[in-house]
Amino acid sequence: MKRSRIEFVQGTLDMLILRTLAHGPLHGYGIAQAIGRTTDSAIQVEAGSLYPALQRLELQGLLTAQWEAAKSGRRTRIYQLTPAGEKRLEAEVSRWEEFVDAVALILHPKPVTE
Amino acid sequence: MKRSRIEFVQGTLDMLILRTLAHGPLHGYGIAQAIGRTTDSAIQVEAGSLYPALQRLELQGLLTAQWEAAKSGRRTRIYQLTPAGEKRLEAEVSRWEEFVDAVALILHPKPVTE
DNA sequence: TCCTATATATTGATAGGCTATATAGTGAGT
DNA sequence: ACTCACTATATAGCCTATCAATATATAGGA
Repeated sequence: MKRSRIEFVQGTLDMLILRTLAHGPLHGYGIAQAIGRTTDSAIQVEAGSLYPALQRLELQGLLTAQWEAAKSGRRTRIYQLTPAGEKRLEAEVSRWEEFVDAVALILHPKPVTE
Repeated sequence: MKRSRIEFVQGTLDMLILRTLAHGPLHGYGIAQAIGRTTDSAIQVEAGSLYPALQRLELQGLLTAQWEAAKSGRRTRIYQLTPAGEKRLEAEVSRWEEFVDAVALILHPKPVTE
């Protein structure tokens, strides 16, 4: 993920990948493209972040992977969300929303002393 | 910051500190307390994250610090936002809002295929 | 042929946050 | 007097995620 220094992203990548796979099985490169497309390039997943993340998630049993002998000889590794992955996604989204709300409380304080 | 594994927080801490100081000068411990109080403990800044962050920010000229001989002999280091700090805060908030919006696009896709 | 895009993967560097630890003063409770 | 909890600052060392750079390989267009 490029975009300015580094920052934010941290910790959200897994959630973004999981969420993207919730639409259906997809290969790594396609996931990165989907995220870029959906966010109008606001979030761009770098290969060096993507593949380690996919391995990480697979190791945790949150998604399964299998090589697909693509029509033209080009190999692709298709990832698919597992039930555990769906559950985790749900939990991550909850935590994310809570965090965003908490940050909003600091950025935009309620009336009173302001 | 505790809260589950590690995650989110990353990259937002500086912004949260800067924003908290926008209300007026404050000492480190007070900043952590303010963040905890404001977010109803959803975000808790750990000392091991706080002080390095303050040094980081001071080094970047985003805030100034000075020891205060507190009334009871207890020493406190009062931090104050610099103009550069205010400017940076503004920029960080913009980037944050953009990022949150981008994530929202992924989490809650527009009609069509969903 | 060269360039771009697709597609996967690893290495090594960087950085930020966490735990644990240390110090020290204060005030309340026992 | 002793302990505990809270205030207050600070550092060392660990962990881990992201990134840049690099490598490999195929396909299609100029």
